[in-house]
Amino acid sequence: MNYKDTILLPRTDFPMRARLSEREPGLLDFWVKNRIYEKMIEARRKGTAYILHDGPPYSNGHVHIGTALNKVVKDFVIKYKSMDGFFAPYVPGWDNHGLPIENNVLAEFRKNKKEITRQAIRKRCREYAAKFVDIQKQEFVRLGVLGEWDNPYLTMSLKYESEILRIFAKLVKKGYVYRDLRSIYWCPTCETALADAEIEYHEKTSHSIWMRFPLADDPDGIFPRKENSYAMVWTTTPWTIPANLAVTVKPDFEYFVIKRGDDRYLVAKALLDLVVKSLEWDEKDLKIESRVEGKKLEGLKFKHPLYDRPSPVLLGDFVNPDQGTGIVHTAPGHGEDDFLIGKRYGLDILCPVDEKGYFTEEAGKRLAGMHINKGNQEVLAMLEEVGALLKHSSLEHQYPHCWRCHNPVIYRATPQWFMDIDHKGHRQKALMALDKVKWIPEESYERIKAAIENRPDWCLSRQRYWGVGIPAFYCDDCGEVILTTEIAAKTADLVSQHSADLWFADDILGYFDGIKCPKCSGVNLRPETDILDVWFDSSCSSLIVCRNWEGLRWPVELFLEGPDQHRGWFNVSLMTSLGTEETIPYGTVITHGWVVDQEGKAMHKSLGNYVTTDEIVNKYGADVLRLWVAAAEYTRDVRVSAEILARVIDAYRKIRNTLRFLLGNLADFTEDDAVPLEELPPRERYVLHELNKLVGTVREGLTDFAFHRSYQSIYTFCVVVLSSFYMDVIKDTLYTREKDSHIRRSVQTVLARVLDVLTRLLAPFISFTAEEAYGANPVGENKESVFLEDFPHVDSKYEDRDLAFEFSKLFEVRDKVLKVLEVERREGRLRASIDARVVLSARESCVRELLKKYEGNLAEFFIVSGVDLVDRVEAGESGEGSEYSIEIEEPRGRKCVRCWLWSESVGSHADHPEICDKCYEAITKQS
RNA sequence: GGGCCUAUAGCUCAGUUGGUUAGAGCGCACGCCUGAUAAGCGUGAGGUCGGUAGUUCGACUCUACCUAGGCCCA
Repeated sequence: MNYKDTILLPRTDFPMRARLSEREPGLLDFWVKNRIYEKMIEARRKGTAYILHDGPPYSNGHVHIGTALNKVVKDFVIKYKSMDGFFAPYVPGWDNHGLPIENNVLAEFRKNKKEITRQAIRKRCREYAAKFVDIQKQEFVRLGVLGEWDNPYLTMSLKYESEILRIFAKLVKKGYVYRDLRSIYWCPTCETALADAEIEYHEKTSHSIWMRFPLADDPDGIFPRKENSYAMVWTTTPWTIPANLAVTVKPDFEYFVIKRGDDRYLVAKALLDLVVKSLEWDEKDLKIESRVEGKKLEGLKFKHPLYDRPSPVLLGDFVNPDQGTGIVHTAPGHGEDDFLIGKRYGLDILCPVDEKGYFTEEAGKRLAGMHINKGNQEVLAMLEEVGALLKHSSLEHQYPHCWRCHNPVIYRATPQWFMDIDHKGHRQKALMALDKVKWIPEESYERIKAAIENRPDWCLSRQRYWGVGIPAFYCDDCGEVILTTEIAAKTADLVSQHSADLWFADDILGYFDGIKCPKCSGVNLRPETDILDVWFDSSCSSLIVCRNWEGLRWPVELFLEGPDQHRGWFNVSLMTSLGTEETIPYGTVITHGWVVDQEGKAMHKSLGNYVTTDEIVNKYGADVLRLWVAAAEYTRDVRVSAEILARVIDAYRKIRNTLRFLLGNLADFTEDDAVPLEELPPRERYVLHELNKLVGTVREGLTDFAFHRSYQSIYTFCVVVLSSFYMDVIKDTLYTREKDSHIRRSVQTVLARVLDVLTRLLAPFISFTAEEAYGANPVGENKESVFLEDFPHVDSKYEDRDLAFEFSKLFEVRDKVLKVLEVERREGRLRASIDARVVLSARESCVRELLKKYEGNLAEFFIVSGVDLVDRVEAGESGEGSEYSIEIEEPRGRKCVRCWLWSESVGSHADHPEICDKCYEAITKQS
């Protein structure tokens, strides 16, 4: 007889090899066709609401791995919360307006030599944004992220655009919005003002020039005489010299008048050494004639080196003690500090540079019409000609650049719209609000605090095409600027019908019937062409989306984004929400880290350390990417590399095979076969105890949003409790025992529960695989999807600490036995452990009693063919010897050809002389 | 340059209020099994806890500085 045919081997359609990239799309279809997201949410409609508001990614380009990480973590939250009974709808969104899209569209227009008009550009931007919304949507869906993909929010939708204006109107009404000349970052390439958030710092080589400003007026007689007396001034931006209106000294610095030949120079004491070194002067040629405190220099006047106008001395604390001369060239039109101090002293805000970076007539005939880059050289030549240039070299330093075109930016004074951050104590209110929010990780609090403490007034205007127009008018008759709540509200109404494009229509005034200038009653009004900063768009998202989408509400439970959002979305959302509603938009804010390479370095295309989402998903599958996210401590920077992914894939295979083993061994099991908990043997109850403990650990991790702790514990459970112990030890029972025997059904009862719980625990993480396993589960009645199941709960009925303690002791013995078996194997006396008999004794009496108690189960526990408990350790008791005596002997009886275990019963059955009692019973009952 | 943060075996992570020889799993090496088989099991080797100095009877844990990296700001 071929006994092999009577062995009950695992049977399942759940394949060992996942081929995820081929399998996952089928599961996606299943989720979409059967509206699993909707059903998942609907099933918990009566549950406590838990709203995660999605921060909108920018609708340009493909999904970056950092964005993938962001969406996957969000998906963990949504799925876990939903399965745990919360009403947690997820409405994804996109940020559509803004410079990157506009720049790409402009490039397209230029390439095709198409006429650039506001309306044409906007139309194309709209199409462009829509296209990438679709692309990214598919990419997000492909990751297994469930959400309202058919009903997302788009900042360019008519509804959204009009709501932006309503919120803006509210800020206007509350007095937050003002218009002022302001020295701000300006990108001459993109021809726009830039917000702080649009600046990035790179190394740049700049000029480093030392020059002298002649003395003009010296009321206090600081210099002994007027002739050949100068202020020593240093700068890195020669092109700003034409805009110079003053020099600034630090009031608490000490200044020297030094003499060199016939010339006298004013210079700060602290920087004298640097000056001497930089100018390669010989100290022997220098004489310090007098010293004076900085604050006494006020009233002193120098002369502009190029033009016939004064450059008075101002007092300012921003003077750098490490660089320059302690006397700072001050051009109010070209620097923030310069602008502020100029305002304080009532200076003009001179800005002789136009929006493209060319000098205007104000810079004088020689420079007018010249680009500032060329102007740098020209100014140097001019300084040289008048003998004002002392030294010219270059300097490597961090310099602000445009985040889009990556060119250096300049400071330029232009009229802009602002939100007054200190209006009615707004900043203080914001800082106080931070205490009411739960920040994860905690350091996040410090970051946002610093960001809000230091943020300047919010520059809301942009001189661009693609965005929501600022609903203001200018009176061409009297120059009045007209911005009212009524106009803004009326514009919002119009935009909700026609889109924000309407504002830029030629006949826009026609929509404002009979509008007149409130000051001069003139009717020659001109609409503002500036658009709102796109950060303003996204700052409104929680207000707009959560108050308008069915099922959502505002404020929300959770925001979850990358660390750059401390100065970005977390920040601006708070500004807008607090400004309009006096309410904090979020209850908890989670910040995840940046995705970096194996060395922890930022990924750059040029470094070749770039890993794309696409690559991971297509090569290994979305579940591998999800598992990578699950394994990471994502509040820190998250590393990704080929090796890291290889480890993740290993882990995935292990989990998958564990599921497969469980599924395969439940093929002949039904709920009716289940054995009640009280009847289960100790080993089975122990595994259920461990499983129950696992549920608790996983839940703890999820409660803290520490998904990696949840995942690591699930994985370790699969490896330690299941694969290397339980599943290994029960194989004989599963395969060779009589199908319906109590012990086999007991084991299957445990396997069924393990599979059920494991599948649900895994569902938020490896959703595809969990769903697949759930569908392949042969036991009981399945729901349509694992996401309609509850997340497992801890159940004290499974808890048995005494039993767990006993098993921890038994495992100690097991480890010792396995070591001895390994020695036998090394020595060549043994190959398979089932061909061994263990002769065992323990020194401690309590262990001896424990072994006695489990005597009948030990052979199976060690996977050997017999265990004899003996009293042999007395001899060792006196010495330092081990706690156990373990010897390996040949098993008694003969090897059963069916189960391969040795037994003295082999040969006792005449009709089946080669098999043991157990197998005899199995085949006679089974057939 | 400033703020906040990170640094534990090749990898991903644990290390409770400072307290004995720093843990887990994976990977790796070696071996076993061939009835989970492009699977499974076992044994073993891997760490000056980024570095230096200090506080302490005692430091992975506290302090300072340094190095590398990240985000932000100038």
